[in-house]
Amino acid sequence: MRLTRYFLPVLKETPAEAQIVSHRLMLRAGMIKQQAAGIYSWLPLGLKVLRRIEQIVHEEQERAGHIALLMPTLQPADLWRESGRYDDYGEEMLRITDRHKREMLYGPTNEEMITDIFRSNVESYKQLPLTLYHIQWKFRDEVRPRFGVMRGREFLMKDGYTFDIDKDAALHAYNRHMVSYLRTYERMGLTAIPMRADSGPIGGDDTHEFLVLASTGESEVFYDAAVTDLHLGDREIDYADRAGVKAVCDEFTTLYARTDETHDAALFDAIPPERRRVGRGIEVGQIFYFGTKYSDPMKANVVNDQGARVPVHMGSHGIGVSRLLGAIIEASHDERGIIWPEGVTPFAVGIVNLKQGDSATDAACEGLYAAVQATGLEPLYDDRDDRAGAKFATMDLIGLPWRITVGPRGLANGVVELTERRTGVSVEMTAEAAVARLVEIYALHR
RNA sequence: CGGGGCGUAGCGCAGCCUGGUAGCGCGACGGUUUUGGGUACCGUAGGUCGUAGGUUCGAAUCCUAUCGCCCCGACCA
Repeated sequence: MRLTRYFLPVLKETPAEAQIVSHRLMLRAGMIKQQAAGIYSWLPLGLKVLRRIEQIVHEEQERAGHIALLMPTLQPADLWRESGRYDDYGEEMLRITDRHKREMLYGPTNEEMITDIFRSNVESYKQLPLTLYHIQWKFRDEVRPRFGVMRGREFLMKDGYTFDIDKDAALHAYNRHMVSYLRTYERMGLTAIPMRADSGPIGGDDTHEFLVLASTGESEVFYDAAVTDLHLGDREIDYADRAGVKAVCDEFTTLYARTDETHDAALFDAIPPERRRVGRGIEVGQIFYFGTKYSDPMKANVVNDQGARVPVHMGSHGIGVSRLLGAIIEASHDERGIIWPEGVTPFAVGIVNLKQGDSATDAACEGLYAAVQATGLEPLYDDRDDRAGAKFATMDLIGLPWRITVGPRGLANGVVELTERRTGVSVEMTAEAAVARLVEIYALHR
């Protein structure tokens, strides 16, 4: 993409309403525009990152054997009356009446609807296990939306639902989700720690939240410092291997890590003092096993191998997709702007032309632009007729992890400059070498 | 929902107390200049001062109502 052809309304000054750094940077980088309290338009740069995150979520869900579908944002109230939640959910549910006076609602979650889909189509244990998920906009009429996309009223969420014949099988689905989520967050450059949590209005006994450590997080967290050293890395996971998957879960959940909801001071005090940590975290996902809480009242039964009709065991699993943008920025930025991890960056590399209009420099940039595109990576070429300082400031603000700087001074020696956003370290090399280096770097993030 | 604050140009703000027909910086646009970290200068465009009533000869300014937004708390992916 050429910057002169793009729509990137960056702001030099910080809008007054933004308090936390991710919100400020998303506004300044031209990623979002607020339309009402907790409701945002996604401008091109923001949408690109949102799509990157969605893509990673989809890939990891498919890898774990989960199947995508898409449910509507609007749902009939009657479905929610069956589970009893139409009354229980309260003011957070946005209720709508259509022209025929039918009661509808903008879905805050989809347990009822997925259970309806399941009971209409699945009759036998032989069709289990089954995991269906979608990535769809949700609406929760928060009393006090704030912090940009971190606590919006409209938000994009991946929610998945598991159907199993018994508790053992359902717990394997739970564990499978935990591992797939760990992989998902790692690909986004995040360390998200699974913490034992409270179930809230979804209901259920077994539940973990995934928290990204950040001082601006809304949850207080207590943990053993050693958990931050745990990483999946590139190890092979066989999602069908119950014992293997459980072993990974045990590895990540044995050390103490809890939110204030479930904090146990006695257990915390048992941690060696030098490893005790109290901090704040951003919740970016939660997994639940809730048994037959919905299948019972909604009569989602299957025939088991004894010929008996039994309610299916369910779980639900969510990732806050739009919130993740805020979480990633909170975890990865500096005083100049965002620093995107390679896994989610909107463009692979920024090309800065230091002397727009100079024929040799322009030609070198054009050649580089084409060469990067030919590798399948997407460059953002700053071809504006502007000062170097302005171009660097824009690149730093929007946070592309790599930048290639092209100017007459370097070209005289046959080199361009490859700069890493995170460290600021620049290395001079030929244009060909810079492209080759980028290919190498991004090969690690596929 | 309790408490607090704010709505004036695209963004950041001043003017309001003490009524007299709106201003600054940044940005945008046109030029000149400059060219390896937000350059400098000249010029141009852009605002029924959130909205509705009221008081007044006259309201951004005073009064009333209303809408919206932000912050703290309680609540929450």
